[in-house]
Amino acid sequence: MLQCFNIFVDMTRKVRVRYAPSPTGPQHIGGIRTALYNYLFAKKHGGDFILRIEDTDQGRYVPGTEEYLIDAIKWCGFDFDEGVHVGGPHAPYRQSERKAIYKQYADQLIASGNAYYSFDSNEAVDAKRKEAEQNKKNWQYDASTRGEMVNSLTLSPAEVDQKLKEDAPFAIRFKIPADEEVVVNDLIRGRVVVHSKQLDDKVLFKSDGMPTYHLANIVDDHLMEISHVIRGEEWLPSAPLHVLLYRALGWENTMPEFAHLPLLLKPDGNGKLSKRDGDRLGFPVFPLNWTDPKTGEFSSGYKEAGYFPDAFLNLLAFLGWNPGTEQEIFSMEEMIQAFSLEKVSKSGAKFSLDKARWFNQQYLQKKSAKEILSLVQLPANNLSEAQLEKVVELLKPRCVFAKDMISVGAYFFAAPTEYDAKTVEKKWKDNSAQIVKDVAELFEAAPVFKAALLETSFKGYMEEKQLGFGAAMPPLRLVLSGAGEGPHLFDIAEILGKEECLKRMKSGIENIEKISLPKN
RNA sequence: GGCCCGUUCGUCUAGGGGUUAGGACGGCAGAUUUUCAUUCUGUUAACAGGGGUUCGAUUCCCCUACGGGCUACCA
Repeated sequence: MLQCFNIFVDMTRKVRVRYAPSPTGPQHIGGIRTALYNYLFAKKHGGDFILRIEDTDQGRYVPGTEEYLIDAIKWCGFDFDEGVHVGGPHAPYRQSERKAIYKQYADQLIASGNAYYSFDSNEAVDAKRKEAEQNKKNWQYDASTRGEMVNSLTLSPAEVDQKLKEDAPFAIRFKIPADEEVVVNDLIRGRVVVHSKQLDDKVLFKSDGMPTYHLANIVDDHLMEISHVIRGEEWLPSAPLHVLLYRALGWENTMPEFAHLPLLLKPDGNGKLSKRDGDRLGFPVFPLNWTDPKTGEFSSGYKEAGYFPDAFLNLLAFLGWNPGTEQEIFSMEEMIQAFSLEKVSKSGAKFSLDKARWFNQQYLQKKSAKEILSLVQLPANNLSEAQLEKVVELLKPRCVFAKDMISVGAYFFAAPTEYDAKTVEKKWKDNSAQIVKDVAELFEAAPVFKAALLETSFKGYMEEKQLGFGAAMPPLRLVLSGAGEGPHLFDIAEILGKEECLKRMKSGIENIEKISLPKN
């Protein structure tokens, strides 16, 4: 592998990249990552980021997926400069709406001898393949076999004219050069060489009047002045074909540079992550919730799972890219600055749920209470805004997602109805009720209901009664929160307020004595 | 099967002819804490194998193995 190819990025040309999904289903996180890398690359170089919808296969169209993708990208916090939803100088950006454009280029290729009409039925081609299979051989429509098929290379010009006049169904195939080394310079992988013998005469134009991906892709990238094609590794095998197409169309000088990204792999078994993996893997595979319009099957998304968009983006970016420093938390701006294709790794990455949660937790810790309150609806009960902010500060270090606060801090929002059984069993002693009663009196007498003050008077009481924290605190915590663990107890007490504390102390004693009775 | 791409701790990765092979997540242990969490400290664990090239290879080359992708008138 020649590493020198990694370094060269032609900066004399305006950087224009595209994300070109096919609306055959919701884009999973792998697709979002591809879009993100395209975006980062574009913005790093002051370029444009374009959305083009590759809907040349009408049979696989799934309604709603185009909107889904745009929503997902927007949720992530970025957007396209040109595309189906925002327009642009190269509109339309949907290939089905560009249908009229492609035929002329197919014709041009025929005229220049780089393509030909194929009149073979699917059945005829399949038969050839099956026959070869039985002999344990490969068959492909190529230089070695096209002579035995029904096409404009084997038919006389008159016969071809006749067929076309009769409206006989035809496809247009690319005529791959018979004997040539085709070189693809990949920005991530270096120089990749494939012999043209390995390539088949791909259909460029289908009998339904639509181009195939290969033709439409090259034509649109050329017309839209795309400078870099950054896409998944699954396209690497067809990259030589694309290089040949650029050349045959006479566009070799403005051919985009290629970068083939490593794939996102299934964390269990093997294989690339698929949109069919849905929720099977124990983590969301999609950015947003998705319900399949045909099957009704539901798949969960990162957004609804509680991930922050910036955390999601950060963790996604690190699946296959690393700036080479020890910094791991990156804002979008920082990512744009730090991004480079040379730092994209070559091997596939498996998703780690633990790491994903860690990223979100890090972002949660960095957010202010105000911001968190604007993102999550807490059951405020009768807590004031200021009190809620305190609650959030206390709960934050104990949570991964903002919404965790609702369950983790449930006792802030309602008096406990249950008391942690283990703690009751281990910590509720014969003198516990008395301690709670004593402290209730202390609380009652407190001139101002502040954590520091309450703690001071509590410590005085402990000293007087010769009690340790370990004996005195758990019963108090139990009656106030029902839990065996949590934030500093007097902070909780302050937020709850005198009235509420006294109420909970009273009912707590009754309730706990009831359940711990059998033991005594 | 054919072609192409890949292979550093369990995972994400840094590194690169001479390093104690670095970091992060996770795990484990400890410190702090009334408790839990946070935080901090320590610790665990990796260059797929075999040949070259070289004074010296984890790093460069080849082979093998393994993994992955592609192999449609899908994208």
